[in-house]
Amino acid sequence: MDFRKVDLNLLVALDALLDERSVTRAAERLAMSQPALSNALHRLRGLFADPLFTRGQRGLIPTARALELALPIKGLLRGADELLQPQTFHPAATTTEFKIATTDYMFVTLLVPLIERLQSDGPGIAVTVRSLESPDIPDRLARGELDLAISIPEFSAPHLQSRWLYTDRYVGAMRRHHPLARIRELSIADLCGHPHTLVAPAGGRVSGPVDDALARLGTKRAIRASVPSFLALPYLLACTDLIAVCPERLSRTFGAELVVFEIPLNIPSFDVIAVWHARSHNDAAHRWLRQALAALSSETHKPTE
DNA sequence: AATCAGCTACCTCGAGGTGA
DNA sequence: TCACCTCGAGGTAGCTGATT
Repeated sequence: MDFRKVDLNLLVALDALLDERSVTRAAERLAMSQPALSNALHRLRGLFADPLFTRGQRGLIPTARALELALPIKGLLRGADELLQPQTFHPAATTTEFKIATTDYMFVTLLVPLIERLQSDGPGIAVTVRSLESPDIPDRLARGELDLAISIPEFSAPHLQSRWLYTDRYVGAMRRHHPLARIRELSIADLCGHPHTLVAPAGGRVSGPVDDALARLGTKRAIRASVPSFLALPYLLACTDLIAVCPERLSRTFGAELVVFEIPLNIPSFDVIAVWHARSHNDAAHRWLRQALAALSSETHKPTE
């Protein structure tokens, strides 16, 4: 079939002619002139190699071939209409996979609630989580190997789209029976007088914003354990007298074995953002995912500043 | 209802120019 | 060399008005 010869508007014209059985009325319905629709009928006759209609006393009489075409054409036009409607996404009726790169901390604060939500709202949707430490995340977003990255603004690039999700700040955490646990307001001396644990990426520097703030005050802390994952903190803190400074939102997931406290340091808060490539900016499924993450962020997080 | 003439608007295609 | 843009020629569709 040579589809170059097929004009969808011709099928619309045939549909109207079959309904109206009159060139004049069909032309009015299609907001065309009567000669133009007559011309369209001429082309339809060529396309289907059939007269399609013969003239009767009151309008047109369809041929057997025209009657045979009536139902298939209605179905075809309904399908074309659905195809041209704005794209929508129904999570409950969709089977798909979202590939998201993030850190273990943001996995706990955002993706665990997302996956929990999907159990009821999108049972056919799978989430595959990748490490954010891979160096080619922007390229993988561009190639479609990743749908989204959840990170801090410094990670974003000019050619990527981004959306703010929430702002977090640093707090301290220690076990309930820690020697400092009964002190209401810790001093710098209290903080530096006890050993710490720190989350640092493999191969990265073994210090963080806490150490930078302490250095500005002319002091420092003793780091006794450096671990590569925030997920290790609750286990480590529960069985040692180590202190950890971590994002407040993460600290809310700690159990009753740990206590969370204000730190006597002025450390800037930080933003968490979603990052994606322009190729998926208008995709309905991607839009739904970004909206869901933003909603989860605002539902469970109150900005502290 | 169908067809024709004359007109306009739009689209496709190929040629040619330009810049990285 | 390639991608992209502009321009003109030719084809097609739809219009009005007149006619069969």
